[in-house]
Amino acid sequence: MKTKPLDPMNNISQPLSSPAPLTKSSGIKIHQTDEAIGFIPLPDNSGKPITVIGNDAIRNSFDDTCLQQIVNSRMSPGVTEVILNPDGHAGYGAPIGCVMVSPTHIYPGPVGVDIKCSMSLLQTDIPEEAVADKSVRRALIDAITERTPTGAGRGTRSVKKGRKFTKELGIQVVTEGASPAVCEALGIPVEWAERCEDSAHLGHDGTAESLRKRLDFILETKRVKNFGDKIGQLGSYGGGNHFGECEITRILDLPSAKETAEVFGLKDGHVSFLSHCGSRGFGNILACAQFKDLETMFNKWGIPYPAGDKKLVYAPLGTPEANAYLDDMALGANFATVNHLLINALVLEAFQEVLPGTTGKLVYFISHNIAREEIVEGRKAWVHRKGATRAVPGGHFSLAGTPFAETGHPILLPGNPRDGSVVMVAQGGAERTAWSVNHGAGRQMGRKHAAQTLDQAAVDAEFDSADILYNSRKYPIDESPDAYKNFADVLNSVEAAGLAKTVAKLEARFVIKDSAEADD
DNA sequence: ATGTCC
Repeated sequence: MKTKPLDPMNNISQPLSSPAPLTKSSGIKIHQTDEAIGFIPLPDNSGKPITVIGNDAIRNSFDDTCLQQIVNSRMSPGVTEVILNPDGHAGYGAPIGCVMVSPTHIYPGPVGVDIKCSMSLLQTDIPEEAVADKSVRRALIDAITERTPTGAGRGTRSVKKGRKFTKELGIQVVTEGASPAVCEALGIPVEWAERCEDSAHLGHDGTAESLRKRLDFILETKRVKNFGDKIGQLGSYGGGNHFGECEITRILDLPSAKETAEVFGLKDGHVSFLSHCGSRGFGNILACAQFKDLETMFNKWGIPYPAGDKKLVYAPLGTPEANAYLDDMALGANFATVNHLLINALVLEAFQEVLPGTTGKLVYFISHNIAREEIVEGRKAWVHRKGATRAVPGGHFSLAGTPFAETGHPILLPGNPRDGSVVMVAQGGAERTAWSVNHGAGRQMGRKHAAQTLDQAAVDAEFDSADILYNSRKYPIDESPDAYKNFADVLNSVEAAGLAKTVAKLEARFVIKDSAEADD
C-alpha cells in the first residue's frame, strides 16, 4: 500500500498575519488572518495550511491535544485539506469539530464511532402559549419518554402503534434507509425523506446490493450479535450528549431571515422539537470493528500509523478494506437516518396525545459524523465531517432538485438549553471550509472535570429560574451548559468568518436526556 | 458515542 505525498499544488499563499501568532505550549502556532479565520502552517510548509475558524476567545479554547490532533490529521496520507471549527476539542484520533478532505483515502476516525450522529428539527403548529403551563410540559415529557427512551442499551418502549420490528424490516432499514417501504412500515411520513441531507446510503459501488452482501457477512460472522435487539433500538436516543428538546422557534426579524424561514417551514412563536442522536449500538459495533480490522491490516502489512496514532488508521479508496468501511458506514448511516425519522414520528404522536390535533413537519435532518463524496475545489473528494455540518448555500449545484436549491439547506446547531440553539443557512464564505460549519458549542470541560467542578444545585436552580424542565430528577452535571464552550463566541466566529448566518433561534422549554442518576 | 466501567 503506497501513501500519497502531500500535494504541493495545494500550497496556497496565505498573507502573513500582522499580530504575533498565538503559540500554544505544544509549539503549534495559529496565525490570524481575519477576525475569525486563522491558519496553522504545516511543519514543512509542504501543503495547504490548516484552516482554523474562531475569534480570539475561541482560538484560546483549543487545547494542545486538539491542536496536535488537527496537525496529525492534516499530515496523514492522502489528506489535502483540514479545517478546525470553533467547537473543536480533542476527540478519538481527530478532533471533534473538524473537517478532513481526501480524494484518495477514507478514514474511520475522522467519521467517528457514532456513525451519522445527526440533528433533526420538527416544526409543529402549536403556539407557544399551549406549553406555557408546566403540567402540559410534564405530560409531554412523559408521553415522549414513553415512546423514545434514553439510555445505553435502551430500545423503543411499548407504544409502537402496530409497528413490528422484524428482522426483515431491520434488513430493509439498514440497506435502504428511509425508502418509501421503510417509511410506510414504521409510520414515518414519506415526504420527510426529502427533508434529509441523505435519506438513503448506497454501498461502495453505488448499489444497495453490495450493502445486502455486506450485511449477510456481518450477520453470518456474528460481527453484530443480536441484530434484532439493535433493530429494537430504532426510535431511541441513547445517552451522553444525545437529547430531545422542546423549543420555541424565534425567527430573526430580518426580511432575508423571514424568507428563508418560510422555505425551511419554520413557524415563529410556535413549538418545535430538536433531536440529537445517531446510529446507536448498531453503528457503534460496525465502527469499532473497522478500527480493529484496519489495525490488523496495518500490522500485517507493517505500515506505520499516521503520527503513530492507531486511531488514524485509513484505507486507500478502491481497496477491499475501503469498500468494507464504506459499506459499514452506509449501513450505520441508514440506521441513523431511520432512527431519527422514527423518533420524530414518535415525538409527533406524543404531542398529538397530549395536545390533540397537533400537526408537525420535519424541517431537516442533517448529520455531523459522516464522510460524503463531494466536489471540493473542482475535485471529487471524500469530505469527512467529524462533529462538523455540511453548509451549502443557495444556488450551489449540489442542492438542485431539493426544496433548498435557492435558499441553501437548514443548518441545525445545538448550543445549550440556557443559551438556546439556532437554525442557520450557509453563506458563500463556506467555500473556504469545504462547505462546512461546526456542529454545536463543543465541550470545554471533560465529563469528569465538569462533575468535579460544577455545582449541581446551581445548575438545577438555573434551569428552574429559566423555567426549563427536564425528564430526570437532576440535570446531568457533565452535560450542563458551562461544560460547553460559550455558544455566543462560537456563533460569532461562524458569522464573522462568513460561513453561515442565523435564520432563527430556538428557546428551550424542556429537555429529554439520559441521566444515570434519575433513570426509571 | 457504546450490548457504557473510571
